[in-house]
Amino acid sequence: MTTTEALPSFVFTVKDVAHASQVAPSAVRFYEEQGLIHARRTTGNQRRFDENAACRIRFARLAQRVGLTVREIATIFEALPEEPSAQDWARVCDSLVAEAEARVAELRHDLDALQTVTTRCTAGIVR
Amino acid sequence: MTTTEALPSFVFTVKDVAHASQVAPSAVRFYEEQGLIHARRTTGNQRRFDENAACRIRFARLAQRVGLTVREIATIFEALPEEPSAQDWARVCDSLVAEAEARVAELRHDLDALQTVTTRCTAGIVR
DNA sequence: CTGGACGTTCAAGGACTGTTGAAGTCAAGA
DNA sequence: TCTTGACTTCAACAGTCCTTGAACGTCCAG
Repeated sequence: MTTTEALPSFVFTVKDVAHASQVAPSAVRFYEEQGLIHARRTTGNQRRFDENAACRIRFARLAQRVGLTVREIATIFEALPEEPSAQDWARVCDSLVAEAEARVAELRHDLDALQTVTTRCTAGIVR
Repeated sequence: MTTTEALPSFVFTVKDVAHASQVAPSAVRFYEEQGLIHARRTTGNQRRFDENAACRIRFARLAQRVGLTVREIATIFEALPEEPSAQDWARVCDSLVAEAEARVAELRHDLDALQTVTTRCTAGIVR
């Protein structure tokens, strides 16, 4: 049987995470600085991440593509416990999709308004 | 009958457009610089916009909210004729919504991948 | 214990999206 | 005519999101 042992957890270097999440090492440091991911330090002051770091970064890059800022994403992550379960992640993902869909819905609504308020979008500049 | 007269068209100042599109005058100038909107000049070298300018800006701000850059938006506008009809605008709006939805779909897909590739998003850092 | 790969911090720079301020131009009314 | 307000350009700055480089410390395999 594979015993559910306590993982060493914080074992990944900046480079590991960079590689796993497809970003530059500089970006990994930047994201830590911004509070998007968290690291512990070795006695020699080097960063060590757990596997969630890469996951967060991948997630973050996706979120950025639909218009969220790093800070907004960091806020979303605050809802995650230290060792998130699959369900925790699922919830976060759902909320991101929901947010993205809300934005699209708003977009659609506003575009409609833009077209119907005044025909042919002659936006009625009042001078 | 209301005769379909040729509009003077380029009669709105930076301030008019700024007010109509809810952005700062500096932003209007910036958008012109970026090719998002076009102006003619008076003999005194002042910008004069037509009613499409405000419309484009409103549209652009919406597009930005779902992750498009000014340049991407400018590219979208290149598909518009000088005097776009309601249908021209409708097409552009549709393509924007389509683009936004595509991004959300991609987001959803990638998030799914993120969760299923490896359970609980333990992103399988390979070291 | 040493060499080389990898890590650290800090400062600077760069693309993007604007804003602000200085200095000058133009049009129109008192 | 002179003043006032709105316009012009240009340069500098700001916030976000990083990248690059210098100078220096750490880790580990041989």
